[in-house]
Amino acid sequence: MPRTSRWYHDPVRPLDERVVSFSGDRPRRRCGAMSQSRELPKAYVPAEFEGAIYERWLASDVFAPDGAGSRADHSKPPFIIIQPPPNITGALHLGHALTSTIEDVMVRHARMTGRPTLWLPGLDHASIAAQFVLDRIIAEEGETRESLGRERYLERMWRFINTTREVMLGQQRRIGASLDWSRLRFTMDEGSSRAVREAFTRLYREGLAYRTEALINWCPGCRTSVSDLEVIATPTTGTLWTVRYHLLDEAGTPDADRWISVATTRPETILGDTGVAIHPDDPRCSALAGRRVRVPFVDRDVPIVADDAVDRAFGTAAVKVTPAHDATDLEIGRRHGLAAIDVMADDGTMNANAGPYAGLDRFEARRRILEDLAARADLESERIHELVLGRCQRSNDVLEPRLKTQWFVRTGPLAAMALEATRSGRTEIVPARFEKVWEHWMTSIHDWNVSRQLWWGHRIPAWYCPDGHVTVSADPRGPSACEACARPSGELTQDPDIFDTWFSSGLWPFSTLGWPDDTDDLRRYYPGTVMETGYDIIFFWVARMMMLGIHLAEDVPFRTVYLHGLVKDPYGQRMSKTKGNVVDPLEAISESGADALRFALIHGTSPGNDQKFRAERLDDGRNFANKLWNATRFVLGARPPTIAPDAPRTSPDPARLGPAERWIRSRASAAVETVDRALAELQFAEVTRTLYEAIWSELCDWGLELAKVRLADASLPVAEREATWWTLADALDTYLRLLHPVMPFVTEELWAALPRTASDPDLLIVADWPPAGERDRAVEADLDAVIGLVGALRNARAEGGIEAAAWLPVHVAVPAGLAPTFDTLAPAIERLARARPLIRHATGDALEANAPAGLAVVAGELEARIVAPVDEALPERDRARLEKEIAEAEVFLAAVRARLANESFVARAPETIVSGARAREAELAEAIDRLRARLAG
RNA sequence: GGGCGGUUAGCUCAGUUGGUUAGAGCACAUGCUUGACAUGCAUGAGGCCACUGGUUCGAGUCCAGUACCGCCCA
Repeated sequence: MPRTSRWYHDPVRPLDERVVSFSGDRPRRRCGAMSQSRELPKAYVPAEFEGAIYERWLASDVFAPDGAGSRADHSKPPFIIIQPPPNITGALHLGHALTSTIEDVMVRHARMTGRPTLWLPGLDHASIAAQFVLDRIIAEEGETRESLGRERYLERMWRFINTTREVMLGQQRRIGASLDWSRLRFTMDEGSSRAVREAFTRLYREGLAYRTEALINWCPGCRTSVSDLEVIATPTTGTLWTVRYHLLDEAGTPDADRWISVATTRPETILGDTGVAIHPDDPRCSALAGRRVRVPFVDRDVPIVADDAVDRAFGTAAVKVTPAHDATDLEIGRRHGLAAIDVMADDGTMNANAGPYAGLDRFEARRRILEDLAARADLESERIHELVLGRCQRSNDVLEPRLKTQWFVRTGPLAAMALEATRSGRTEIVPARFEKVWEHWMTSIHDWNVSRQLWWGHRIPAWYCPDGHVTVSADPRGPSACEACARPSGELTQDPDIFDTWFSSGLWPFSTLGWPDDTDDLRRYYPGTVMETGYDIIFFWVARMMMLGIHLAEDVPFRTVYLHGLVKDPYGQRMSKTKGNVVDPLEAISESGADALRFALIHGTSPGNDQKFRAERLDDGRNFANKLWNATRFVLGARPPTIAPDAPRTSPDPARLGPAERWIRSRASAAVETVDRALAELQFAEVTRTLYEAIWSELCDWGLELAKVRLADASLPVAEREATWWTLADALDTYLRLLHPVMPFVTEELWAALPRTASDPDLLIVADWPPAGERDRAVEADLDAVIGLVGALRNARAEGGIEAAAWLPVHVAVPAGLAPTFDTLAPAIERLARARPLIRHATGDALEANAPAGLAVVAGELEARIVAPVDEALPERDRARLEKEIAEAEVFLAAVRARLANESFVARAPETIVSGARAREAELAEAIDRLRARLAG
């Protein structure tokens, strides 16, 4: 396997400089994976370690499925994502950051499960976009494409992309993308070029690529044709002019008094008119069809034809026919044998066919023609007219439909195969609703114009001999002779055009793996597993890859198409440089850390839906990382001295676990289950939600707090304290593994500080994904009760206005079933509820009889009383709180009773629901009784 | 014109196959330098689930329609 990146075509930079290295922050200290006892700094400062972590991953060669540090199990199915290559001249924006992060989450998860995992990075040459950028740059140097010439222009382009490339790659490293840099590809690599030549040659031989004269979308600004997809339909308020075409008499002289009026929005195309059409059902038809009219200014005599393509509701119900500049007109022209006359030059000026207007810009020509028509009284009227203009996606110029001889790919058979693949489920689109969009597009697709009159890209491998024969050859040296007439290569000229960028993109899933050669990589890693991209480019990327992949590589290019939404600004606007509302990912990383950015992006994403992104979201991620950081710091600091700092991690002895420990373990198992399911369903936000809740609200808020007491309790056997500590270390270990795909840096850094087992690797990135452990429902229920009790006690204190620091005696009535748990956790409950002493009673009556007056507390089955100091305000506040609680409970009780009073409900609802309602009724009634009793007492 | 999505707390969003009292983060209020964390802790307030009708014992959830917002295609 070659382990260097391939930039064979790069004439400027020698290969040895192309080694990938992290260009972000230099490590300030060694990453501490080896020193388990070292202390973590108090605060989470991601800039301190993110760079060093990435360097370690690189140095350990863990990104590649066959890297030295890979722990892939090659008996498992591989997981493959071929990165949709970003434009090499662009800067990465939040959309790219989202793409990279989502893909990295999938890839890191797959890698941890032991699957051979390939995430192949690439960059796209983006011909038209790159030329657009470079043209502006050289313009500032006083140069143009033409002044430089093709050769020097391309050299300039290579120099230019050598700078932008590093920026692009560096940004992906900063965000933590675990791409296999050893397989980095560029669409202008020799490998890709060869694939393009080979693919085109095959398509040509099979009749799926053909050259013909057809109407194409011409951009005068970019001076190239563009595909239908690059046409932006732009609703515009324009003008509809009505123009008189004078009828010719028998002698062939225009009659000054007899004319036919036609409506047009593009008067400059008058010069290319070769006919006038009316509908066959038009009453004028019998009188006019077959007559001839004179086209103004060019003095061309053209026929009036009857054609049912004419829209009788539009304008004057008669249309001028300009076959070279309009799709409908071309069809009419073909039906009636009308000539097609191109009146425009490539730069948007009028050509020699435009007669007196030759050389003028198209819009200037329009203005002059209107003036001249008015002057000769042939401009009958003008009115405001709403129309849809096709504009160039790149330059925003108004596009001109023009007749050109160009290369096309026949999409019909290819689209049919692509459709079959999604219909049969060989490729699944997520979310499924995009299948409709896909179907619609694939069924209404036109042949694909692949010729571009640009320089930066793959030259079309077609040669023409002086007799006009075409020879297509995949040989980089070109054909040796004309295929038809055997003229030697010296007499052949190559097509000057290049391919649409998306042609090489369409081959990307397999050209990157060595196609057309039968390479190991191609056999192993085709088809890919997931294609992950924004829904806005489903047609550009997904469609082309599917069509070409199925046909040329003989299988779908990927099993799943995952489409994410757009990252928009806080007002729901698309981010764009001109609007000035972009969030720069690198700035975000510098301020909050790559993990915070990743967390924010993942937290806000759901399949196919846009997200509004505001910078404050980054705080959530950073705070969460800080929480995790400090939780780890606590655990490290709380290690019982009987456990050696470098002791290998062991699972705690189950016999030594208390309810809190069993609860922590059970909740960690629950998290594994949920995260597994979320990842399987590609619900990435669910992963962050689950872990945020599990780590913050469960482990930190309760698990660590409960454990603190036990760890500090010198009266307990050492083995129990050790078991508690190992429970925490174990849980943290699990959570770090689960969180690693989303927040790889901080988890890697923290994991390095925690104890590992003998079979664990040095790096979390290649550690095993945690298996889901056992759930303990009984202990989860018990802890819910305890947590509920502490919450109720705290609430009563706060509402009762008790000083926060005060320790007060608390009496609790605990049902027998819960008593053992309660007793074990009593020291922790004391601390968390500031209850001292904490006295347990067997029943509510015992509590009633023995506890002094105070604040009454009811928490589910548990009943308690806080013995508060006598204060005149206290009883009143307590009474208000109890009354409020009673009122709330009564609302719920009434609702439950109403439901149970409904005979249909009892008869028809499932038994579990009905019995649940009955239990609920009893519970509420009892709680209200207790509360009432407290109120009375 | 056709298609798709959205509408749930002030803001950003969750809400599994319909089933107890609709949740979270941020923001807000009150109180806390409690030996991991003030990038924090505790407690609280805040909701006609856009609207109308239907199906059902039961609808934020399913169906039909309406309104508004957004996107795609022509």
